[in-house]
Amino acid sequence: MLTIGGLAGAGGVGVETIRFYQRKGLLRTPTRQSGIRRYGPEDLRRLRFIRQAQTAGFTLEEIRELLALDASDDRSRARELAKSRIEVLNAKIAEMQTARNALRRLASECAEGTAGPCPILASFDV
Amino acid sequence: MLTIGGLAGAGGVGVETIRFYQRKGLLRTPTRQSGIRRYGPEDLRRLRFIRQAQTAGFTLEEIRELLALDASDDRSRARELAKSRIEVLNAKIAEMQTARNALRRLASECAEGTAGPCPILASFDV
DNA sequence: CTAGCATCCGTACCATGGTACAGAGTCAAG
DNA sequence: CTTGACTCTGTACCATGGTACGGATGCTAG
Repeated sequence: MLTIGGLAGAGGVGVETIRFYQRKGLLRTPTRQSGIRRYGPEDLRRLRFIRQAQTAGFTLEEIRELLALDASDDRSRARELAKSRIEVLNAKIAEMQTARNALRRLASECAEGTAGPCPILASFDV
Repeated sequence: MLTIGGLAGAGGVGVETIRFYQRKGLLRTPTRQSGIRRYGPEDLRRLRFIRQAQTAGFTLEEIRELLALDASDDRSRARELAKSRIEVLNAKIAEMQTARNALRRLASECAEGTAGPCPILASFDV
């Protein structure tokens, strides 16, 4: 049985992060044994689940639902969540690629010509 | 000469956004003519500059520097800023592509097999 | 000249994902 | 049995990019 500090250490997060996840309903808040709360392997599993899902780009709100699905094993809903997340990621990737390509073009134009105003700055001058 | 409401309307933002940009030092706060501040074409040009630069993914902090460069026409610094922004965008794009590809694989695995736990959820179960 | 907007100014609030801290209680080692 | 580290609780604060609101003042049309 772990204390909150042990759980945080095992999960690679800070103590305050555990408390934050508890406030958000992502982790349970165990009842106290004489003043100090104790955490078990299931809590650590959930904590690691959260960190893994975060690296896949899920928000904490989505992760909260994923954790519920994990308990109910609702595969079709899990696929739905994954698909909508993929759509969001696709849109963001496309947006960032557009911005990057525009900047690349402007940077090379700026490097080439020396006459007139800087094209990077000029491009913002509507 | 525009009032703050006119400037906001011409720039396609809310009045509060103008005041926010003033607080951040992105727009000047003109002196008052008898109680009410008046804005000219240069203010509108700066406001539009900000909105354009935002669509290229610059933060307001970076835009503040870009506006200063715009005044001094420092091309090499502008190129530097553009390059560092491109690097950041590249890193974020790569990260999101990794997340998306992992999710895609998991979603298709989940759709195929019906036995055992959902691979999407299982993937988070370290 | 007065009603009814707009503006001014300071401040508080929103989401997101945490981080920090004060003051009190608890626990284990020396 | 005291010291020091850790925990508990509530609340405030951080960045980012705004949004909202209250009370005072200004401006303009009827």
